[in-house]
Formats: sequence, structure tokens, C-alpha cells
Amino acid sequence: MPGENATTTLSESVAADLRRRIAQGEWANGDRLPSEHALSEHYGVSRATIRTALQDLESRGMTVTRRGVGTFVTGQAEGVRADLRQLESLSATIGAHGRRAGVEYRSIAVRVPDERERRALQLEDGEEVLATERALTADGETVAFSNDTIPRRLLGADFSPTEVSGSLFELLEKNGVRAVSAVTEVHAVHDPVIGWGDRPKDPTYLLLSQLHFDRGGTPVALADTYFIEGRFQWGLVRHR
Amino acid sequence: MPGENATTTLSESVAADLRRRIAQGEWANGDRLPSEHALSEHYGVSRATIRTALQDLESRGMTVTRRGVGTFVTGQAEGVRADLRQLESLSATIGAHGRRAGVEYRSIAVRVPDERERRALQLEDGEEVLATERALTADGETVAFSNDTIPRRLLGADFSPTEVSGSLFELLEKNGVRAVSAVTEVHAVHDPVIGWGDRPKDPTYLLLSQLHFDRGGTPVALADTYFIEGRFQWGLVRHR
DNA sequence: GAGTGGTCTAGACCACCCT
DNA sequence: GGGTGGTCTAGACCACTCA
Repeated sequence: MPGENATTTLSESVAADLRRRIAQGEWANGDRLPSEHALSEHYGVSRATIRTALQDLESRGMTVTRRGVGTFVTGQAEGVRADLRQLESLSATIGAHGRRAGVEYRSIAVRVPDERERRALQLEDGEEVLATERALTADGETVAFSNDTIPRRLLGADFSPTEVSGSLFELLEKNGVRAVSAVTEVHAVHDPVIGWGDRPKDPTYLLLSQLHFDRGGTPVALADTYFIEGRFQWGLVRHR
Repeated sequence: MPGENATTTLSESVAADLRRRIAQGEWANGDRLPSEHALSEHYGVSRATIRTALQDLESRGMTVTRRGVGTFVTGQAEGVRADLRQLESLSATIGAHGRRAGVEYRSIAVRVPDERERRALQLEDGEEVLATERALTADGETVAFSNDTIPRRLLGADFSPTEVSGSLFELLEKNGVRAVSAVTEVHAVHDPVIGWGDRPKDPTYLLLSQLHFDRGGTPVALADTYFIEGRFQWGLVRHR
């Protein structure tokens, strides 16, 4: 298969190839894709694998499938769209869209939490937090600013702020903590005070305010991420 | 299986039973469910069917699955306000939060579609659309402005714009059309031109730009809804 | 090494849509 | 009737986790 990537699963490779073919206009808006049976033969994989790949396309809103009829292109393939339902590091999300992810730290500090942080993270009296301010970039362009807070106790006793780099999820996992879900509020914000450096003159932000939990339901991080409107697209497929 | 419902699929029945058993406390927070193999034997279905059922639980945030370890029950009592994943009429969403929903129409017109509408709704040449501008209220307070477009063909031949009232979904269902999914983009917008009447002096909006589909995958409505920031809260639980 | 979930196969039967 | 997607089976091998 063209563009196959051996590090991914078969169904992901098939999905990526189908996304590429749709993006390149091989099928127009409203066109029917080949049947699952035909795709199965074309890619030399089982129909179950094709169906997994097609579910990827549908979850991205690129296709809709009609029972007894076929799978059709919706024409919603334009632009970068990251799936709001899917929790992953922003670096991974940016990478999945073929862009090079970067992080620039503006500040890193261990400090006393404010009241909101104390309550959200269920901190005991006297507990401290690691607080960071970061700019997230895609191909060198700043797409978001993020203010993140992690309970100090989750990081090793020998932890030093100077060793912080990369994504929030990476930092947590280096310390044996895995964030598996996040309760998220979605807001629109217009405030010139937010952010620094490379940003529009009068920026509007899509704010994802997220409280992350580990598998046991323990809150492990509070993250406010401000996405610069126009530079990063979030979306999802909603169902009744 | 207890509580089995013959009108649903096997995997749905299994999922419903597992949800019931979790809700009844058969497994506590953090407990591991039986392995997929064991569940397969217990319910007398294949492992693939069990996996489909477990994916339902995970998508609801009731469980998290750890490769090589097992599937664990989460807390799941988290309070998301209006769930972005769940598609329903805004009136219903407002009502579900104990507020009285209202609609005020500003304009109703049958007109020629613009290019974006033509492409999204897959309109033939010459097809017209019903276009409405509405303000949506909760307990009398305006919470959102919505610009909606429906293909004229979906409405009866004897349809008259003067009979439009209530929600978009109601209008569609009166004409035998049921929107079951929506491809949604989420944006932040700061533009004083949007909206009318009761709104803040310098409003910021959370824009949900949605293309609705019926069960057959036919696009049935294009809706741009601008939620006044601070007056309506959207959220969701994201999963890895 | 034993047990777990992740992926995949090669079938099968069904419900649905269209002509 | 013929083609389509929806569901399901009974295996298989792999990657991962943990004792």
C-alpha cells in the first residue's frame, strides 16, 4: 500500500491511505467508496480490518455509511480536525495530522496551589504543585498556550523543575502516572492578556479546561489550554 | 442473560447487562472485570462480541481498559453539564438542566443556497433552502443565536414558512426526517456583528458548526449555533 | 511464563436498499 | 434477486503486564 507505515496497525494504515485518497479528490463529495468487500480485496486484508479503517473515517466525519447502500464521502475533510472525544497529548494530535509538534516553556515552578487547584486536584493542606506555562507549536507556528498544574507528590522526591520538557503526559508517565480520562469544559475566550510571543493581534481562543484522572479515578493534572482560533481545529461527530 | 432485549444486538444486550451489574455494585470502583475470555464464556458469545460491549462501557466513561492487565471500573459520577458528544435539540438540553427553553425567530425565508450550503447539503442545481435565524433562550435569557439551513425538498409541498416554530429537530420530524448524527466543528468567535437583542456588550461566542445527517446518511440540515460565553456550558468526558 | 487485552483472518448469516 | 453494510463466530498470533 502506498505510504504504508510499519509502526502502525494494518487498519490504521488502510485508514490513512483512504484519508489520503479522499483528500486528493479520488472521490468527490457524496461519492460512494468501493464496497467493503472490494476494499478488502484491493488492500489484501480481511473485511473486519476494512471496517475498522472505515470507522476511523466516519469518526472523523469524513464519511457516512448507509446500510445496504454504501459508504459516502461527506466533504468535511477540509482542514485539520482533531477529535475532541479522543484524549491524547497535543503533541501526538499534532503529529497525527502530519505536522511537527514543539513545546516552548515560559515558566516552570513549584508553588502553593490556589483554591481552584486545591479543590480540583483534591490536595491536602500544605501540598504543593508543579505549575507550568507552555506554548505549543505545529511546524514552528504557535497553536496554543497551556497552563498546567500537577500535584508535587506525584513526581519523585528527587524531582527537579529543571528536568521538565516535552508533553504533560510524558512527564506524568515518567513518574508512573497515566492519565486516562479528562473531564473537559469548553469555552470561548477573548482576552489580549493571554499568551505571549507569536500570536494574532487580537486573538480569540478556544479554551479546553481539563481535569485529568488516572485509571483509579484520582485527579492527576489540571490543564487550561488556549487554542488560537484559526490555527487549530477541533471537531467531533455527535450522535443521538 | 438477565434483562435481555430481543430488539437489540447481542453486544448491546451484553453491554446493558454489564452496565446494570456495575450500577448495582457487583464491582466497586477500581475493581477489575472478569477477563474478556471469561466474559465470553459466561455470556456464551464470542470474544469479539464481548469487546464490542466493553467498548460501549468505555465510551461512557464507566470503565478503562489496560492492555495486558484488564478492564477496570472507574468513578464515572463526574458532572459534565451539556454533553458535547450527545446530539439532541438544544431545547431538550436546556430542559434537561431544569431551565425553561424558548425560541424567538428573527427571520424565516426560502431562498437560494450559497456555495457552502450547496456543497454541504449536496443540493442539486436550482434547489432552494429554508433558512432561519433564531435566538434560543433559557428561563427568558438568550443563550445562543442559531443560523439554520434545511433543503426545501425535505419539507412538504404544501409547506409555508409561516408555520415554522419550535426547534429545528421538531420541524424536521414533523416532515418525517430524523437527524441522528452531526459532524461538528468547534470554534471561538469574537464578533459584535453576530446576534441581536439581549446580549453582552462585547460578546464572545462558542460556535458549533454542525452538518446533520439522517439515519440514511443524507445531509438534512446545516446549523451554525453561537453560544454566548458564560451563559451556557458545554463539556464532555474525553478518553484515551 | 501465564494471563491479559490488541489485532487480524476467513468465513457465515442477516437486514436493508434498489431495481 | 443481487449487492450492500451489520453482526457474529472460532479460531490465531502478537504485545504487554506482572509475579
